[in-house]
Amino acid sequence: MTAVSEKEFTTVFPAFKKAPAGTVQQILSASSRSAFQAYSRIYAEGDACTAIAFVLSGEIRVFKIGKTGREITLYEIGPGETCILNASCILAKRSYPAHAMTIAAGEMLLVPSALFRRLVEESESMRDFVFSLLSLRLTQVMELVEEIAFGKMDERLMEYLIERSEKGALAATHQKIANDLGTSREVVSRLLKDFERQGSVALARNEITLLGTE
Amino acid sequence: MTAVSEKEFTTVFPAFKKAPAGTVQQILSASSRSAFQAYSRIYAEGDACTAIAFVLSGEIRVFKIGKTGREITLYEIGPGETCILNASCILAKRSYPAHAMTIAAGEMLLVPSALFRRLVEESESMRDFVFSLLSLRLTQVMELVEEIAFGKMDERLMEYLIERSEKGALAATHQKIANDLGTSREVVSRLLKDFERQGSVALARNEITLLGTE
DNA sequence: CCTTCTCGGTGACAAAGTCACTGACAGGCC
DNA sequence: GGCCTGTCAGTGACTTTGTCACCGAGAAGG
Repeated sequence: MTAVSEKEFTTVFPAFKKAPAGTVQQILSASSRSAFQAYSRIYAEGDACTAIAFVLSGEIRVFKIGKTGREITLYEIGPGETCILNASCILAKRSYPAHAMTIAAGEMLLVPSALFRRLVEESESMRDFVFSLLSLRLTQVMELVEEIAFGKMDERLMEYLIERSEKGALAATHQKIANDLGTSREVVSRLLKDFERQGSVALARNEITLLGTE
Repeated sequence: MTAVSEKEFTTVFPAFKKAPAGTVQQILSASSRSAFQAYSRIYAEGDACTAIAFVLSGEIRVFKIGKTGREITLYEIGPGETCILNASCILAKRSYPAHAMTIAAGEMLLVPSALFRRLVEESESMRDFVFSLLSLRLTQVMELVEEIAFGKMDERLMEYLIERSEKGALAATHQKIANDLGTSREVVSRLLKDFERQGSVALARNEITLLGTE
């Protein structure tokens, strides 16, 4: 496992390009690079936070689980972002208020809490970075509230399909889609079947194809 | 309109008790005290932010409105808190992502954006205050997502009644309750009527009385 | 006493979530 | 090949929640 170079770091986290050289060096020398597989658990609700993760590659999904076992995705963390909830619970001394799992393999840089706290105090780049990400998440989660509270499931599903599809196709089980949208598999299956009957999608096991609106 | 004294400020915002004297003085001398009535509009979705409000007394409700006119309360801001979304849009240069209105008359201290930005850089007290509030809101809104996505309306309503009631009674129209919970008046009316039939509440115009579970 | 407005109640229907069960199919194994 | 097993998807029946349309009770003001 090679160390992370300054160049690599600032490429993924451009907010630190303008930071004094010492700042990035401090981060890199005190932190460890860590690889993760897809579909592994990162945090469960209530966990304490001892380090903060800066994602270099891969993807992490932050979600809630209800008593009935249903899930809903709050947001996803990609390269160039941190698990800001980590930051939040480090700085405000709370425990982790959700679950997090990886959905695509990758690597992250684990920055110890103590160093992170100090950098937020000393480095303007770090402060700006953390504030704007925290603020982005708050806005995103507020928009999610709006969608769940007022949106209709068929519209939310269609938007989801369009966003997630590549070249008009999407490989996913109905259960995974339901977990992202916060509904049940049956509802997703029924709505997709309706879409199919209307001729807007084609369905196969583990695969949904969008048929441009004709 | 008298100026806000240092003592008054640190009583309402204890986080600044440990701050160097200059910090609080800077805030007070550059800011203006402003009174507000109950039920007046503060921000609409998309507004730009030019100052940040530190609430001295009264209460502000932050909410979203759906296309159908339904509303849902995201959280409420009381004395000793700021409209952190202000902070968020000042620091991250976004526009305001929700609506805000007052629900109880009171006063606030309007701190100009430029000063606020500078204080976040220079003052540890201010930074801690803002971080912990931002983090609190994110956690609250995430819990709201969980409730809406997985909770049942009757349970949410009963919790709401218990939380908001004073001495077992609550003065509110069904419409207001619906606006807080993100549902429609009819649903609230129906569920309250069910509660009444079960003997757990008594209903009158503009008044709901809880009848301890006997 | 009458008008007007707000508040709440209700029935009928639509949308979404739950439960229980079925069938279809892929992959491994004999 | 045929068989077994586990995952995935489809469906009917029912409950809960949201929507629409409409009514009636009661407060407030002339």
